[in-house]
Amino acid sequence: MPRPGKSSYSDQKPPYSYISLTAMAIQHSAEKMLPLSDIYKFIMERFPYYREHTQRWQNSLRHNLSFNDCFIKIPRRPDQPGKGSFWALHPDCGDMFENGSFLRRRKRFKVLRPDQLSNMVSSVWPHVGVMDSMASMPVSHEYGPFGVPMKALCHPPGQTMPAVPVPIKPTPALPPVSAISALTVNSSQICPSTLPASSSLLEQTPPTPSEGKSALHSVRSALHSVPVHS
DNA sequence: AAATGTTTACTCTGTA
DNA sequence: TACAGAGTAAACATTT
Repeated sequence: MPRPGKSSYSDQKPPYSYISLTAMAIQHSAEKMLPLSDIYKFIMERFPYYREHTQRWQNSLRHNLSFNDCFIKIPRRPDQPGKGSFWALHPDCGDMFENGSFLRRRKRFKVLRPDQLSNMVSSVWPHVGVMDSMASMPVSHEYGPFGVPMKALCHPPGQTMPAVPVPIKPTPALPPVSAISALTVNSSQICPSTLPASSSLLEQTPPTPSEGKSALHSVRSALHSVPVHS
């Protein structure tokens, strides 16, 4: 029997659903899309809780990627060898966590037919649908993998994701609790090409809906003056 | 073979 | 109380 009230810091399950953890990882990446293995890596680096029972939670996470329409799968180009596809966020995923709780989403997405999804992806990421003819795509910092414009991969202001904790090195001695609860929102990570320098916005992990709401408000305030991308 | 992706089924919990 | 979302397990298919 586990002793009540006697849990180490790594025993504590983070107050995030798999959806928000995955969205956090994708949002934190430079190209706003990640292969499955990198999503695993992101989560394990930041949340020691997920360094154990990997088969269990990774199965759940894969289930979430396939099952939830807020994630879209972007295939690798033939000249980008590797296993699996890249995963990105549905462009409408912005205010999923509007209610301030990262454990429960506010709404589901419209279910799209395959042709609708294809149209949506090619309208948001114009180059994805024509990958076969992208061999001569000019190399530019304006573009992410597959020539997907970085601008298109950025979320408009007001569309916020959970703050991203700093990575925690897997050292034998566990870091203090403050190391993981001190969250920093780096707005340039949300949209590196256009947003201003990072600012530390959150002091604590939002463990409750009301605190989460407050944190979201802070993020929104900071992003308020950022120009809208078209 | 292992990693990745899909689907189904079930339980639990929060919300309207 | 019904419903929707989240978590988990498991079986199976596909890809590298």
